[in-house]
Amino acid sequence: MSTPTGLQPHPVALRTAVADVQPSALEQRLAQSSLRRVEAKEFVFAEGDPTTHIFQVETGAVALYKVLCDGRRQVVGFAYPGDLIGLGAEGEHVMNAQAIKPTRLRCLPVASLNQLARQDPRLGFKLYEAVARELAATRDLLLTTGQRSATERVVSFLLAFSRRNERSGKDARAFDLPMTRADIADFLGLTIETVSRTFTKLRGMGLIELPQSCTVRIKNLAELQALAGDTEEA
Amino acid sequence: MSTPTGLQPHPVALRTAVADVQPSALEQRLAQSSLRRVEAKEFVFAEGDPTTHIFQVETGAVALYKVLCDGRRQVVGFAYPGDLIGLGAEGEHVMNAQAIKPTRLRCLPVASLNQLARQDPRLGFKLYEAVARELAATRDLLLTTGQRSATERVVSFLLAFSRRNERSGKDARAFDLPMTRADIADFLGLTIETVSRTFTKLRGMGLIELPQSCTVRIKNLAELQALAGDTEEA
DNA sequence: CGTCTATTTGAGATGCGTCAACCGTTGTGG
DNA sequence: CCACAACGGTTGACGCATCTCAAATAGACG
Repeated sequence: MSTPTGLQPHPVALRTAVADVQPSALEQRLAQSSLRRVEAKEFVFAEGDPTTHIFQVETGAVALYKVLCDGRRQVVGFAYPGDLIGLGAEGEHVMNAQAIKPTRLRCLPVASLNQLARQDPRLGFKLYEAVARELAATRDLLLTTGQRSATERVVSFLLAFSRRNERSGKDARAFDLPMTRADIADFLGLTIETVSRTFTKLRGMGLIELPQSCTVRIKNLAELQALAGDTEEA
Repeated sequence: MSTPTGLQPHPVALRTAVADVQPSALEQRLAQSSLRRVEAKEFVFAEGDPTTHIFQVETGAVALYKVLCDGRRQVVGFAYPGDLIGLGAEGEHVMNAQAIKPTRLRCLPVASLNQLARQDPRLGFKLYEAVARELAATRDLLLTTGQRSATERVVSFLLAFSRRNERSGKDARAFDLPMTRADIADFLGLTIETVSRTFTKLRGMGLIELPQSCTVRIKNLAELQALAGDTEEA
């Protein structure tokens, strides 16, 4: 959402606006909600599950994806600490949410959430904003998968991750990717091999380093940004 | 949204639930709002425009798209009668909305809408649902552009249009596409030529007829559905 | 140490993009 | 009324970016 650019893999960042003084009903509800731990590869929920809860990621990371009947998979987003998942599903979940590392989640019963939303207009508006942010992120990803080349997609992905890291007060230049090459491939609409080759190519160009396969160091940010075809619009 | 399938090109269908008795604040507001007419190719709004209004399509059709600095374009959705456009943009519009045929629009000042949303919890919740629907549609499109072949994309597109037509009480088997091949191509992440060739191929297979380039007759629905790779999930 | 999974790398195939020509329709002006 | 330009659509030939298939390597774990 923030930048007019690239892909924003965080489905819902429900940070309260800085102007917020008193805790909202949602935050109160979150604070007293129950906690759940899931291991890597464990499902938070699956397509078709009744939508009894929505969740906020406390620690860890979750992949959100849809699958076609023949097994092809599209990852539509990754959820990181602070992000809400499961919003906007009426009755049944319409996708799968699978932890990609050990994860702690706050659980919110949707029934009580709906009830609260009916009473507190601020909460309804907050939900609206949260989903609107997620929509903006999904559209950016759509632009990426629909129009960009393999290199541009991978670079956009790395830059988006870097920005997210920076926003949450961490290092924009060095980070560990929690997801596998397969997750990245299914997110960007590429194959594992193409993602791997692209990483190798970027390393060969001296733009990044890969101390381990999941660790990325950005060596030349400016040139990466140039490669992203990043700046939308004229 | 409705079907768990294919792509749903309508950004926001703000139909009230059947259970709704009294007109909501939003509907009242819509009824008394001002009307605007735009010609084909005219902009409803452009990226960067201040978000002073959101719009509901009364008649006609609108293409919603983002463009990269080098001109590549991604159509993220088409808006048809009943659909709301411009939701979820804080301050400035983040995409372009361009009429693809002569169109009538209801205009809603966002200021008064936000004000209403603060008072009426039902309105906030309605906005939330509207954006959630749009999000679901965008995710389906993402699945299509990210994972499906050219033929599957075009067939998904035709089937989605057919379903929409049927839902609005029109013919599911024969319809006129309001958009150009270029619009379809930029929507599906293909080129004009590939879209055209795919139409020709489907005609050659006897699955559709094309009396004019913009008129489609579905001859063999079952086989088209089989071609779509349509049914998501196992 | 051996197994299993993730990743990398290579070689070859192909689906779609690119470039270019052509066609049909529409609108315009001489 | 016709010539012509402009535009959208179709078709063909060719190239290439990415996919597919396959094998080697590297970690992770028991």
